[in-house]
Amino acid sequence: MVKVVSPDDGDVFGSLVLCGEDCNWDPVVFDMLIKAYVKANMIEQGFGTFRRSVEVGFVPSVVACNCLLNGLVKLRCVDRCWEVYEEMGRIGIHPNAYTFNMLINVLCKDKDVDKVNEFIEKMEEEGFDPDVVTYNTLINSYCRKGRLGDAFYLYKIMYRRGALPDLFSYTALMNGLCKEGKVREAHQLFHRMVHRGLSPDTMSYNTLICGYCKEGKMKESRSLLYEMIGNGVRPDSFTCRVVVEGYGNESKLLSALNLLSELERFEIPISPDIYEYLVVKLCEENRPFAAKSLLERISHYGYVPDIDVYNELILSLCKCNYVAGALALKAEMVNKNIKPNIVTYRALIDCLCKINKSVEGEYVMKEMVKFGVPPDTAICKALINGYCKEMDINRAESLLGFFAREFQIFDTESYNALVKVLSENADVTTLMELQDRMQKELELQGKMPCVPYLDDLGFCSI
DNA sequence: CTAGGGTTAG
Repeated sequence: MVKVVSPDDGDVFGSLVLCGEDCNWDPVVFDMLIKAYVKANMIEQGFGTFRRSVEVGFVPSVVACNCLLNGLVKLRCVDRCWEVYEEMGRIGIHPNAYTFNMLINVLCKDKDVDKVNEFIEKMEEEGFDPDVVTYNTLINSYCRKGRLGDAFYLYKIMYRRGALPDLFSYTALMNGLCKEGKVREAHQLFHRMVHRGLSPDTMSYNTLICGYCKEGKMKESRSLLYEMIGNGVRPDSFTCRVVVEGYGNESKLLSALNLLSELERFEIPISPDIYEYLVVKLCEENRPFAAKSLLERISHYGYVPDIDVYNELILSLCKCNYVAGALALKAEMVNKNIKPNIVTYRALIDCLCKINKSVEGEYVMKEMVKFGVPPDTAICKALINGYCKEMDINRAESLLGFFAREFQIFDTESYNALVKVLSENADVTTLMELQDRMQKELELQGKMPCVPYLDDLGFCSI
């Protein structure tokens, strides 16, 4: 398509007016300009063109006004919609059914139902009957507000008014029913719709499938999905997501994976988001290896996990104490130029310390420092507790000093853990010497000395 | 002789 306008254009309107002095032109160009601006998402310029056309004395067509309205609605500029509508009245442009339907849609998004009905009365006075779009807009609005009774009332009078319900009408009503947990009734309505000769499309299938999924009725969802494929209606990304998440909520991840393989056999494209959802979900359900193999499978399609997905995997591997796999993934991240963050390192260090590999934990901590990610209190706790558990009191003490000096981390809990191990394995003198050394460390940092730690341990009676 | 175009959904 040829680009008619772009954001760095100058004064197109002005140029057109100047042009008009030299050659034969039709003011229809202003209509086209308005439409071009709306299409290019330059609504301000579209609005400006509308204004200036009116000033110059040219009356834009109703279709141009509708274009502008449509653009304004999409950007939720409600007030400006009414400005356009008033201006139309002032200069004698007659609104048509499109205009009214768009404005009714604007009113429906508000809470005030009376306003809508008033407006419709006015519209009828001007000689326009509500058409199928009008009814659908109203039905949809009632359904969204949970007013199913009103919605079905309109559905019934549509026949009498000669506006036959279409796919939009049925889909809106089914959606309303599903929201109230009445998915069986929605399905009956679906049957009635088919019986009346309408062919369900992706949207109507999706609505029903979504309703079943929300209620955890995955068998029904699945058979509808097959039904839709059988009828030549292609599932889209919404269908896939809704069904996979439906299985996910029921913790039936294997079923979800099987279904996706089936869909792939039908050459239905699966969005990476859906696979990513499953990878994360498998991690959450403590199945990091399944998650990892899924990740490898989709990597062949060019999917590249981001740091959050990597962290989920690493967290899950660590939670199951598969620290070697977690470290390997961290290395993979670094290779792919994805910088591990505090979450990554916290998980790894925590896990290493838990399985009595605190020396390795400290090594990882040094690496994060080298990469410019400062450790936090949780990492301090993990390492000190780890060393204490492994009875490596000297390393614990020197690390405590390191965290204080380099990162201003003064963690009472870690200190107490150290004191506790010492109290169980050394004499009071050694303990007092430790406290002296730590107090000096704190004074060096300009911190007040300090907290009767020994109290906590029942040594206080000294 | 005529030019181009607008509305509702999960």
